[in-house]
Amino acid sequence: MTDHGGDGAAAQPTSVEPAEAAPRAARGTGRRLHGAIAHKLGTAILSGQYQPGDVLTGEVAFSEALDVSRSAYREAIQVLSAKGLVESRPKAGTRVLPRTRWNLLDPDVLAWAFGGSPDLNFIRNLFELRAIVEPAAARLAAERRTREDVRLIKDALGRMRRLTLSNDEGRAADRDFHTAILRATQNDALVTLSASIGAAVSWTTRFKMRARDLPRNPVPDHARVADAIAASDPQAAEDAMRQLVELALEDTRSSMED
Amino acid sequence: MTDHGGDGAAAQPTSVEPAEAAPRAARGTGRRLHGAIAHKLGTAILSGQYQPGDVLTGEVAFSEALDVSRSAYREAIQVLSAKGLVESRPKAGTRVLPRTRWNLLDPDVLAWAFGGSPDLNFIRNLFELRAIVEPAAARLAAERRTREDVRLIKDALGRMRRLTLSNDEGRAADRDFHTAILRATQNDALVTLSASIGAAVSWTTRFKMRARDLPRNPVPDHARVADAIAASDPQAAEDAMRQLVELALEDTRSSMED
DNA sequence: CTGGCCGATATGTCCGAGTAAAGGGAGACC
DNA sequence: GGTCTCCCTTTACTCGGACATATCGGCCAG
Repeated sequence: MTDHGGDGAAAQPTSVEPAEAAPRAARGTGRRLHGAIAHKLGTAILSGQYQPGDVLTGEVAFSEALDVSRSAYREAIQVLSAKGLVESRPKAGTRVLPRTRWNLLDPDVLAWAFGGSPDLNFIRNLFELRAIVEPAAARLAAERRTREDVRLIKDALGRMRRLTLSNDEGRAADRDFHTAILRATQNDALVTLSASIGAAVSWTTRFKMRARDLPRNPVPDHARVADAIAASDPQAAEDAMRQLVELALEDTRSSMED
Repeated sequence: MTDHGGDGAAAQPTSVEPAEAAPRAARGTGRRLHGAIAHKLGTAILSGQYQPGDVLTGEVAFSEALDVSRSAYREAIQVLSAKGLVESRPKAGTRVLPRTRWNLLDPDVLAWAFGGSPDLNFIRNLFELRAIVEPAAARLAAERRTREDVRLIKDALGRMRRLTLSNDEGRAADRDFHTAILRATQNDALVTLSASIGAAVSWTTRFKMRARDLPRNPVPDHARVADAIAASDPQAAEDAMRQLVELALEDTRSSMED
């Protein structure tokens, strides 16, 4: 701990690497050092390694254990604190807050939650949110979509047609499809839910793949939604989206039961 | 800028005061110094004082302008960055991100948005979210509520009965009512929306008060929802909540039109 | 036994130096 | 003339260490 910058000290077992073997594409939070620390601690909290009420007391001790400066550690704690995961007070230390205080819909928190082996129950909860929001969003989208919105939706649908849900690009197209619909509602509060909905879409898809080797072709369901929105038919859009979600639930049910 | 700690330098015009005349009760983010800075900058961004794309370049310059150390300023920026408001990169500086990247449902961001004179359109968006989520949540609550949930709901309803929506305590009871229902869904993702829904409830109420001197008595609507949930009747709960939201919309419509 | 004082402790704040990355311009090449 | 590459400057990033402040828990007086 005498040298300054980054290169030395690769021997520390608990050291935090800025890059952290991130595939450059999934650059979530971990590009800078404090981001990497926040990612590490956030994942540890979301995975239950630290439980609500536990104290992370000792800025000095922790920063030394992670082999980073106190500043970097503190900045990471500020990030976690901003997301409602922890709270620090003088003398009392830094404690993990109860789950109800966590901003579970924050994109980073969501990513951390799915970093390890995700909680089945939480995936169910997200799916439930999806089932509530998406049909209503499809209705609003049908009422308000611009020509540009339709283009984005059709574009995502086209990519879904070409690719499949078996690879990452295809799943990204699926997410883009649902995100484009939320955008078309012209409601910023709903757009903010894209990250959460997207996570739900991705993970339910993953479970779907686990359940069936040759899953149902998702394109027709999606096409119906897209057509209804393009035709500015709110009721049809809502119904089509509800059916889409229900089919997804059906395909997923077997592998999501306890 | 020669002295160390807190007491000196009360003459700086742009200085940030840790307490910032906060009524001790509404201790949102501004207890510590970096929290106060984040609050100040966050409010400035949400109010449009800084627009997406604008750069807050110059850690040194900014921290000196606010009369705080660079550490405190940086920690504040980490908070804003964690909420998706800004992004910092070497050489490029710290820029305000496009609105679509903001975590608008984050409790702090929401508070900052309502800190100044809130955007009418955004309130409408939140109300729309409320109209989508709450009826569905009431249905789930009726299916899953525990005895404790019912107690909390009835308790909040009782407080609404005694107090009125004209004072803060009464509005808090209203928020508690809706929060208790979300909790009763046993869905953490929905519970996280409490802050957003609560903000929507508070602000629509405020508009309601502006429109009518003697507003409709809200207790009967709420009581119907509570009874349906207590009776474990999902359909009735959903219908009652939908009616409640529609009545609120009706009462608010006149003062929310352009 | 109750109440307020007081010290130990962990977070909060400040400072200044050194590191690394990225944008933008100068220069070379096509 | 247009485009590409390389380098330099600017800016954020990281570090270490010092001092300030708030809070908890025990101690002492009433």
